[in-house]
Amino acid sequence: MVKKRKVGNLLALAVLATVYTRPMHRYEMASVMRARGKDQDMDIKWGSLYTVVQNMERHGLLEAIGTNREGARPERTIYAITEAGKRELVDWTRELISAPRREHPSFAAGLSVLATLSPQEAIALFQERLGHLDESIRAQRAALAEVADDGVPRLFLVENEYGVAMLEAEAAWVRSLLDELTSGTFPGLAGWQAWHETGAMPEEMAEIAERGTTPD
Amino acid sequence: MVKKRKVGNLLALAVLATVYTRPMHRYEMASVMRARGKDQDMDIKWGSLYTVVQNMERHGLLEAIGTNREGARPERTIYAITEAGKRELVDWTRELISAPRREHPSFAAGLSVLATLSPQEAIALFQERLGHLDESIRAQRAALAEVADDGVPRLFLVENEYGVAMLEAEAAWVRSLLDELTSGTFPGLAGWQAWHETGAMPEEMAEIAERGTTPD
DNA sequence: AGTCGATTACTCGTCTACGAATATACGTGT
DNA sequence: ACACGTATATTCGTAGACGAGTAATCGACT
Repeated sequence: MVKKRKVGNLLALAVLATVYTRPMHRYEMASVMRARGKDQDMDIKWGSLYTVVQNMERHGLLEAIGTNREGARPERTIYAITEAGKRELVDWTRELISAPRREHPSFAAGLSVLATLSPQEAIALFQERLGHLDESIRAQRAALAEVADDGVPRLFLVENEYGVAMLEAEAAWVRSLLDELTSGTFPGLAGWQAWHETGAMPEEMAEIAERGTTPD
Repeated sequence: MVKKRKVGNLLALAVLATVYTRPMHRYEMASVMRARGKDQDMDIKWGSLYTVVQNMERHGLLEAIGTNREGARPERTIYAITEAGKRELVDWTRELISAPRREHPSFAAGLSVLATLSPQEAIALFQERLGHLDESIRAQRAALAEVADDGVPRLFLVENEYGVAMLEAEAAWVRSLLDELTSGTFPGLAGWQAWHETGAMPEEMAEIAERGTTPD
């Protein structure tokens, strides 16, 4: 299904895109990515960059086109993208855009064990999350507006727009769940509550807990 | 900031939640998780489960409370959750719910190199994605309705509801981007187009490409 | 002219995740 | 009673991710 990439780390994708414009050495790649705010989109792991570039060379996506020694600095290998590398970049992009991958955000993992907490505590924590989300949205919107003002075309900002849209959607979802919890309209709330007060799981749940929750 | 967990793999969280109800051996944990559809939420990596449980024992979150030999089967170690394990479960859940973690979905990575493709191709691929998304939404909604019918309380389904909500939000976002692209109202579309036909990057972009796109 | 801290640039070793292989038992049709 | 597929249960090797460490240069201030 999902063709296995020779180099699977998404950092490699960023490298391909970066080296596409002109050959450069490894540290420069990192600098350029950082300058572009790529480090925000995907935080660059230093250790990984060097391993990844090495693997990319091994698989023929990059080639060393010589070294550049400057002053007494250690010599730096300059890498260029190969034809295979260009093909990989395009092909990989196609795959990422066309096929949604089942990813597992940590929030979902947290929700799946929500019953661990009391309803009161859950409410408080959701409120806290909402605060963080709103702040993030504000900050990212502002940053987006600023660079757009600087004349950066939308084409290079779609991923940020996507990020904001997802944050907004999450905030909206949390808000609506909170409404149900605080107004008491969330079904089974009383049972959940009682369970945490008395330690007795309501029988409608006990039975469920023993079999499985989501079949299929 | 984000306290480093002794065992960071989210699979460990699922294990804690599973062993919480009663002690069991490793293969059983996997079976129970699978029965609960946890394998959908977070696909279980066989190799990981054994390493993770071992690490959890090493860090005192689980303890071996004996072995159970049945027939000629290899002997199986039974693990129980410890007090520290219970504390970890609650504390970890708190963290996951209260603090949004910057995660980096692969779609965002794809979007960040969208310019690699021609606008026509991008449109086609977005349409393909939309098809997959709509199908996923349909399927998950159906599965959700079915288990809800079976009497599984909402409390145990919030993470699925969240998943559907996020899929819907993504679909909506893609749809609106597609509208702009197909109707031609997406700013800079002509330049993007020309660039891919002639190979000449419009100067408003060339300059940008050399500096960085997203400062902040 | 010496020191301090920041930046540049890279290496190394550890730890983890996970695929794939393995091996035995069980059930079921012939 | 045996052959074969499926479920049970686990081990192991390896590739990859990443933190932390190293070392040189540069600029600024003293």
